[in-house]
Amino acid sequence: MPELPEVHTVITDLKKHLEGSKIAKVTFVGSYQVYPSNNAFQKGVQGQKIKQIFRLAKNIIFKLENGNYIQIHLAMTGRTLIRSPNFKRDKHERVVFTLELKNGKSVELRFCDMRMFGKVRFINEKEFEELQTKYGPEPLDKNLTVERFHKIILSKKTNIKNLLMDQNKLAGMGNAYAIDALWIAKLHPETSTQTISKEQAENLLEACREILNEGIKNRGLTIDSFVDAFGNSGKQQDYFRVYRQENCKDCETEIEFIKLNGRGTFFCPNCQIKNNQNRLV
DNA sequence: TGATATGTTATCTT
DNA sequence: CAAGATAACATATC
Repeated sequence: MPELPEVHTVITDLKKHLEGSKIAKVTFVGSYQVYPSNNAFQKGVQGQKIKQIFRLAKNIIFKLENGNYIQIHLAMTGRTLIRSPNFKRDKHERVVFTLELKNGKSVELRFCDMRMFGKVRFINEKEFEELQTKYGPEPLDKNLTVERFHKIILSKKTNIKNLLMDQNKLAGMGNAYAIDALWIAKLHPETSTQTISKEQAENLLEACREILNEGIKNRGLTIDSFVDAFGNSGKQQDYFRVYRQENCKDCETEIEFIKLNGRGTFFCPNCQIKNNQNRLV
C-alpha cells in the first residue's frame, strides 16, 4: 500500500544508486505487458541513460536522456528492487531492467508485483505533462497555503477522508496516512467537507504534514508487502495513532472500525467527532 | 472456504 | 450532464 512516504523511501534508494546509470536491457517475465507495448518499451529505453529519478504523486519517474520518461506506479503490491544479477530470483518479478552503473558494474532493477495492479509505462514529454495535470498539490508542498487547502476541501461534496485520498484534489495520501491525519486533527472521517472551517483546515493540513513527515522518517509503512529498494521493511507501522490500533492513544477508548467508501477506516469515537455532533463523554 | 487488504479506473447512480 | 459513489481488477493470507 505504498503512499507518498513509501514511494519517497524507494526513490531515495533508487536515486542514490541508479541515477546516471545506463539501461542495457529490459526483459518481461511471462506474459506481462507494459505501455505502450513491450516492443516499443524496449526500443524506447534500451541504451538510454537514466538522467533523473523523482516522484510525481505516488509515481516513480525516470527521466531518460532522450527526453522521454519511464513511469512506475506501485499500486498496492508493487516493489522495485535493486539486486545483483546473481541474487536469487524474486517472487512475482514482472519487468527486469539490467543496468550498467557509472562504475561499470552491472545491477538489476526488478519490478515485482504480486497482484499486478501496478504499472510500468514508457511515456513521452506530452504524456508526462498530461500526467502532471491529473494531480492536486501535495500536503508537503510549502507553497500550499491554508486558504488554498480550505478551498480544495470545499470543492468536493463528500466526507473529509474521501477528499484527503482523492489524488485529483490532493496528491500523495492514501488510506493509512489519511486515517492518522484525521485523528491528529481530531476530525471524524465522515465529517462533511462542507462543514470544515478554515481553522479546522489549518489543523488538518498541519496534521497531514506531521504524519507524512513521520512516515518518511520511518522509511514507510510495511504491513505485508511494501519494502524499500533493498527489500527492507519500514517502521511506520509501529507509530500509527489509530490505523490498525485497538485503543486510542489519548483517551484509551476502543477504536471503531467502519467501511467508508469501501475502505477500512479506524477512528476514536471519543476524540474524533463530526461538526454537527456533540461529544458524548 | 471465503472474507479481507488497498490504488486506480471503469462503470453505475443520483 | 456532471458529480459522486461504487464495482472491478488479482492473489496471498488469515
